[in-house]
Amino acid sequence: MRESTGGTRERIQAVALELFTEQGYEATSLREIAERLNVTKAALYYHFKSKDEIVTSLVEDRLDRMDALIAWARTQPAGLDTRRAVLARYADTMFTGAQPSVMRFFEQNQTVLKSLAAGRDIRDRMLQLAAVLAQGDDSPAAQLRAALALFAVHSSWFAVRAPGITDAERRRLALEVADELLAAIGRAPAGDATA
Amino acid sequence: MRESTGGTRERIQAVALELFTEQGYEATSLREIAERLNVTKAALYYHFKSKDEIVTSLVEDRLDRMDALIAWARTQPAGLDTRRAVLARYADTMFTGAQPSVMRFFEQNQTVLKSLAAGRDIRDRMLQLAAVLAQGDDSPAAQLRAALALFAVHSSWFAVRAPGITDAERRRLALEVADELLAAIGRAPAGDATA
DNA sequence: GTCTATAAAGTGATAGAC
DNA sequence: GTCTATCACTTTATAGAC
Repeated sequence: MRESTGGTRERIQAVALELFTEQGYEATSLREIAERLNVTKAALYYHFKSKDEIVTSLVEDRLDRMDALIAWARTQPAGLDTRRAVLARYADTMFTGAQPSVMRFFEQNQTVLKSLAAGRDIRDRMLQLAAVLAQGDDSPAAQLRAALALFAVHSSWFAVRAPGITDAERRRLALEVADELLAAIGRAPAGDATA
Repeated sequence: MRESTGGTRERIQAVALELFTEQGYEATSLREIAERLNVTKAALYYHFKSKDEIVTSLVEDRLDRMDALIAWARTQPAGLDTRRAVLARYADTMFTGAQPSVMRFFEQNQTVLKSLAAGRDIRDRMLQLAAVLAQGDDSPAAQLRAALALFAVHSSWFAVRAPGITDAERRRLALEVADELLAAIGRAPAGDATA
């Protein structure tokens, strides 16, 4: 169902994703996307009925994967083993196909998370994931550690500068560092708890 | 030198910072800023010669503080105590006056870090700070931990949802969680190192 | 499925009056 | 120090030919 026209729709998605990430969603015009593809703006409107529908189309896959992961996580018992498994699976989806590009787009366009429905959907799933990771410990420290663990997976893409490092090594590195954070969830904090 | 006109310049800065953070830099027009202040666009151009000069003016203070911190850090011996002290001082500047608002603006407008000179300056200082935090350990894991420690300070502003939590408590929480990351820098990683 | 042409509105920025 | 008026340009989006 996706190859009927020679893949023009997919080429639009690829170019849009790249430009949105590099320059920002608002700063990228449809004219610019069309020029890169050597088509006119009107051709874009045949494939997508608006600019933000391009984003919506980009997000569908990712949303399904996150929903599946959240649903699975909720069937598991709360505990360190589950937290580890959830984050490992999250890292798997983040290092698969076009997924990392889509998430990098959102990292670079945080305001889109508020202004577009597709952005709000992704934001909602990230919050649910963080909540599931902190399951059984509702302290502020646990919330922070859960958020940082997720961020470890994301930031391994850009925070680590090592020549010739592979995706698999980035993934393992992120999980290794995140593991210390996950292990600390559920333990009593050193000082007096805030909540 | 900043109060000659009744503070119109400062009011512009405050409104611009708020709108840029909420909606994004590109998505916020000068008309919108002017309307909120009940002045015309032309009045804005009396105080700032362009849109991005508003951002530049916002950033000056922050840049000075970061430069001072980086310079100080470089006079200190590499080690855990220094890492702790650097991050604690960083947190101090982040919880002072308008600083957190300025950094929230950049978090929400990552693409500005690439497109505007002021953004590139801030980005550069963040990278220098991360490097200084990882001093003495150039492993990929150390880079990731240093980045996460800085992010812990930033994210304590939005990742932690606790009713009535104070700034001082957020600061302490961030440093507590970050401390585990800083302590792990300089230690040999569990698996084989990538670099 | 892609084109030309254009509408309708908004944008950053400037000139010059007061 | 703020105004009115305007310039030159870009934007998203649509109508209709091919």
